[in-house]
Amino acid sequence: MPSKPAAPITMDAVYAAPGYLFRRMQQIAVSIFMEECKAFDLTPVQYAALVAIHTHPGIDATRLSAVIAFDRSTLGSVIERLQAKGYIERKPAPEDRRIKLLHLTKSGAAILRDIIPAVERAQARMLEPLKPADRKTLMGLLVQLVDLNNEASRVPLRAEDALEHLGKAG
Amino acid sequence: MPSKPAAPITMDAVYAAPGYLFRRMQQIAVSIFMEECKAFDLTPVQYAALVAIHTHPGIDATRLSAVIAFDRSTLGSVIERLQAKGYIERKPAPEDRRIKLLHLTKSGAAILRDIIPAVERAQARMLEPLKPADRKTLMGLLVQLVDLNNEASRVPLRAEDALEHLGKAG
DNA sequence: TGTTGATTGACAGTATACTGACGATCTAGG
DNA sequence: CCTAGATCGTCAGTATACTGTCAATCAACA
Repeated sequence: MPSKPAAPITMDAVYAAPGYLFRRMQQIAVSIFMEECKAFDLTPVQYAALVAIHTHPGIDATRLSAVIAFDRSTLGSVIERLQAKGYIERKPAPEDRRIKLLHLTKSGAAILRDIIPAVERAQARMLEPLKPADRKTLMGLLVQLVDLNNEASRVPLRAEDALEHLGKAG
Repeated sequence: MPSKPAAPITMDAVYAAPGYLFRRMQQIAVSIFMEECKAFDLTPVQYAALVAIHTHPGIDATRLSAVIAFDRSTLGSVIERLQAKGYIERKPAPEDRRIKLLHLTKSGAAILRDIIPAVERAQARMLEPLKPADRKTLMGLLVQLVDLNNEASRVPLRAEDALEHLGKAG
């Protein structure tokens, strides 16, 4: 079979490209999140970090980055901002002077509890234009795709491994 | 009906949230794009801008931002970098001294032609883990969702309107 | 014609993201 | 004990993104 002839260069090809659609959908998702949560002054990234610290109290920054699949470099400034807002604390670990353990403050636990309804509204709004059955289909396929492509990103998600340092049954 | 009891705060709720999945998939998509295209030193955004300038020669920056749904502020630096690499030219418009018209250089047209196979490989790799039928389903739903949520982002896509200034039939 | 209002490109400020590197520190092996 | 390698937080550099603002310019209307 001869090689395919080169397709003409059109914007429609861009609009239909997976990469373009993922970028666009991410922009929209962030925009909706910020709108629903503007009373709390928390970004999606900061929210995810708070949830992870709540779920894994005493986690260190490197393991946190694995749990939420954020870059270690990026996470540094996210943690700084959360600390500046008084939502988390960093304490040096006595048994390893390299790491700092992360904990929610009372203020952090409170805002996390209070923001949840707004976050749920935001998540619902992102999918609202689709029929309920289509929402399930889309989410199912996305979960699959993200999982199967996990290793393709710089910081693959390591949800389970990250717990080992806490001495829980691994 | 009484209000639903508050769900426990878990990472699984984050992992299943649309916003989280869109962010994750975007990270993965950019990573795959950069890997396939690293010989060309072009980002996904820069690639989309080149395609749009190729498709709409003589477009100005504001209209370009509408055609690819990028923020006007962000686009300024993207254009600067493309110009610094010698891929585009900016010429002042004689009939409106506010705007600068964008054109591909020969070098820009050449790299656009050459990079396309790599871009297509990247787009294919993003969906590769899914079965062919599921790829179509996912893309179909995403196209719908992005279109129906178009107004939710700061810079809604205006593919058609943006052509009017060129004197083509609107 | 003269002023109001809109548009354009640009800028400052903030927040993700990634690459690559660094010193401090810990761990393992000899 | 002591060094080689790994890991931790951090930093510099680059690139998207968004908010808000500004001067220059244009368009439309009184």
